[in-house]
Amino acid sequence: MAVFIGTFENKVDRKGRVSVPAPFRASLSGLTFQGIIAFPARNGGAIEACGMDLMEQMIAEQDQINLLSNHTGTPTASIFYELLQLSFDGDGRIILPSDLRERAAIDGQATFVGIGKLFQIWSPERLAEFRAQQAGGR
Amino acid sequence: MAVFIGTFENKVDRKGRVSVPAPFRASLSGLTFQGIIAFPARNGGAIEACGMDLMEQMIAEQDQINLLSNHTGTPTASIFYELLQLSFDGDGRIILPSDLRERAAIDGQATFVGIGKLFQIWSPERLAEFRAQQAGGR
DNA sequence: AAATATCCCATGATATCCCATGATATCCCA
DNA sequence: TGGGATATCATGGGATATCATGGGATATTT
Repeated sequence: MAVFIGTFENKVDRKGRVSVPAPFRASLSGLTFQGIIAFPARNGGAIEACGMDLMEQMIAEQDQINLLSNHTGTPTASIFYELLQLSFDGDGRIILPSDLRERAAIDGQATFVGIGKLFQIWSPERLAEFRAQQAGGR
Repeated sequence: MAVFIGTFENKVDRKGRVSVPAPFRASLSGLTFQGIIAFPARNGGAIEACGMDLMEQMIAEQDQINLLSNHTGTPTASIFYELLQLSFDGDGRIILPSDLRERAAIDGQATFVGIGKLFQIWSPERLAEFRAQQAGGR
């Protein structure tokens, strides 16, 4: 399982590209899909992301799909409606779609924070606010 | 197993053609049948679809006994009556039959949503309603 | 013959690929 | 341990390929 640790601030260029930090890419290097799965963070205005390995695990745990026996319930996880599959280019960059950037208020710079099985992508300002708030509430 | 992730909105032209998103086609590229199996979604007014690989798996897991015993109390395989095999044209498009389009209220635009082993095809408006309802009911 | 489906090609927008650059980190050897 | 050589990394930009889309021409069906 890919593990992400550390904080890195990278630039978002005018094509919307950002380099995924090399240590994160190294964690993902064994996977067949070279890229990340991104989605709006569950709390706070960041983007969260993981590798295909974690996603495949979630899909495997998805309710057994058997159309032939049961036609009623699909308690499909609502997270699926927000997922984005972002491939690395030859230089380890991804393109952050503009809507995701807007939601996360990312413009110019993006801060990657590893949080174990996932990592987050923040606007540096928002991350600072979030951290200040965290510290105050402690 | 083909996996579908991400949301894509494409246009339905006046011939009823829609491009299946390239990432979805890539997931299906290894299969002998180049196209999708579509059927009315089990919940809500969308279309659901998958690749032939999942369909074959579901058929393999079908309860043998049901086939051999009587036809009376088995609503199991009723989905078979609704399955549609839709081939890609040379440019990766499918034709959505008009009755399926009507049932899903798709007209002009179609939103593809990957939900792991399957994907859904929505009228953008209906999807928005569905999502709002999901969010509100939480 | 009419309606429909299939095939083929054109087009603009966008993403991808490829290469160049400078900065930093790492390595290697005296 | 110092300090130059080398590799890695983030970044920028131009060239190329891919994708979604439209429409005409041909085939198929009834």
